[in-house]
This record gives sequence, C-alpha cells and structure tokens, in this order.
Amino acid sequence: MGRVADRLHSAAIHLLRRLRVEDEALGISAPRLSALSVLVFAGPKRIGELARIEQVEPPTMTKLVDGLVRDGLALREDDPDDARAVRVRATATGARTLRRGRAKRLATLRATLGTLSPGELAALGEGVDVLERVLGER
Amino acid sequence: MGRVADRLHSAAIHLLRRLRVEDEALGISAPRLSALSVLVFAGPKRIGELARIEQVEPPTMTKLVDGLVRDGLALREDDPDDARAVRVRATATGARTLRRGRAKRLATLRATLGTLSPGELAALGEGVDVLERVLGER
DNA sequence: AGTAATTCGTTAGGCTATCTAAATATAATC
DNA sequence: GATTATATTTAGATAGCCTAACGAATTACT
Repeated sequence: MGRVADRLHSAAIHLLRRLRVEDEALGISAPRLSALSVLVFAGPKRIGELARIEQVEPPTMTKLVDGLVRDGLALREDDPDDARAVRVRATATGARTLRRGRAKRLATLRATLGTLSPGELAALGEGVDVLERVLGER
Repeated sequence: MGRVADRLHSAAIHLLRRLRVEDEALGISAPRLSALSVLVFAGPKRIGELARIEQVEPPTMTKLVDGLVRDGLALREDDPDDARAVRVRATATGARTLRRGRAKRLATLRATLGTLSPGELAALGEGVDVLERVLGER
C-alpha cells in the first residue's frame, strides 16, 4: 500500500513535467494557471486568500499574481474595505486564456487517452475524486 | 470529460506542493528522490539514460545528480565502455534514504488517507495505474 | 589512417517557483 | 495615542527547468 504513495508521487512529477510543455505553448505556467482558475471560477480574491487556497506563502502568490498582471490575465484593485489589502481579479483575457487552455488540455487528453477504454477513463476520474477529497482536507 | 484533465492538473500541483514539504524534512526534493529511486531499483545508469527515464534534458539531470552526489546519495563512476560517459550509482546511504522516505510517505499516507474507505483507496490506486500507463507511452 | 559527423556530459545564462526574514502601510485595540 | 496585529511587498537564497555552446571521445566514411 506504500506503493500507492510512491507511484502517486512519481506519476504526479511526470504528469506535471508533461503538462508544463503544453502550457508553455499557451504561454502560462501551471501554478499561474491554477491561480487564474480560482479567480475565474470563484471570483476576485485577496492575495492572502489566494495564497491559502493555493497552499503557498503570500510572497509566492505576490509573484504569481505579478506574472498574471504582467501578461494581462488579471489585475490588482484596491480593496474597498481594507486599504492594506489588494483584490485580484481575472480580466476578460484571463478568462479567455483559461478557456483556451482547457480546450487545449482537453484535446491533448483526448489524444493521449484515446487508447484508454471508457472504464479506464472512469477509473482515472474516480482516482482524481479521491485525491481531491484528500487534498482538500487541510 | 475535460473536467478530468483540469482536475487532474490541479490535483497534481497541489499534491506535489504538499509532498514537497515532507520530503524537505527528509532533506531531498521530489525530482532528486525520483531519480534516486530509479538508481536504487534499476541499478546504475548513465546521465543521458536517467534523463530520458525522468523525462528531463541532460543538463537538468547533471544538476540533479550533482545534488545527489553532494549529499552522498549517489556517485559518478567512469563508464568502462565509453570514456565520454558517466555511470551514476546509488550509494548505500542513498538506498537507505530512499527506504526511509518511503516509510515516511507511507506513514503520512496512512495518516492522511486514514479517513478513506478501502474502496476509495483502491479507486485511487487504480487511477494511478491508469495514469502510469498513459504517461509511460511516450 | 584521417577527416567528418555524431554523441555524451558539462558549463553558462536565463526564467520561474518557492521559501524565510525584514520592511511598509494600515487597522484594531487598549 | 501608543502598541500590537494584519496584509502585502521587497530582498535574498535555493532549486528545477530550459536552450545554446563547447570539449572530449566515438563512430562512420573514405
């Protein structure tokens, strides 16, 4: 059963190395894409909030947001309730880029997983379900 | 179904961020651990071979091996058949460290996955199976 | 044998991600 | 109003990853 841990670890590394290549073609790294996805689906967030959601320290999120802003995918706004804070919001371009990235990954997934049976794909989906549940519990 | 791709991507990012913390406590990063694991289980390998297996470019593997060597987990040897080449071999310390890391991850997995039912664990395992199969096909 | 092409590994340089510690600005509390 | 707490940024470090360029050794072709 320790095998599951080892294999999961290794598979995650290899998966990300693989996806990184694709996302580069899209012009956005995985961590930025992940943060952008939160902004698009859950709406504007403060830096600290985003950092917590993405499980990184605030300075790391500052940098990630810098990148998104530089690329025009998100923007910083003053928080109306707290002058120390910053609200980060996805731009229309950001939302569009996310959709495009999703379409791209979907296409790649179709190509890559084309050989898998529906049953295997379902198994993968269920594995992801479990993983999400486990990771969600801080 | 594109959901599977998105969620898998995101889950992989979060998983690695989580595991990184633990492996740091062990004193070895995920990419190094992954390479070390190959050396321990598959025996000595050349730099280029290791790079191919780990799906990184040779200069990256040079650096990863530098780290392993610096920490005494592996060593470089002259290749007897080809004077250009280098063989990398795990040291006894390397093998021990790998075992210790595995034990540690297993313990964490037990703690983290303690709430999962055997069925969920099995689902996770099967998801990993599928993932490995897909990633294995270059 | 001798030259040309290829292969192996490293070095150099650049970008991103990540951390901790310290600085800055604002808010909240007593 | 002075102190303490909170939100973000800046500074500085390490690591992982890449491409380009290079020296050394091997292989291939005359």
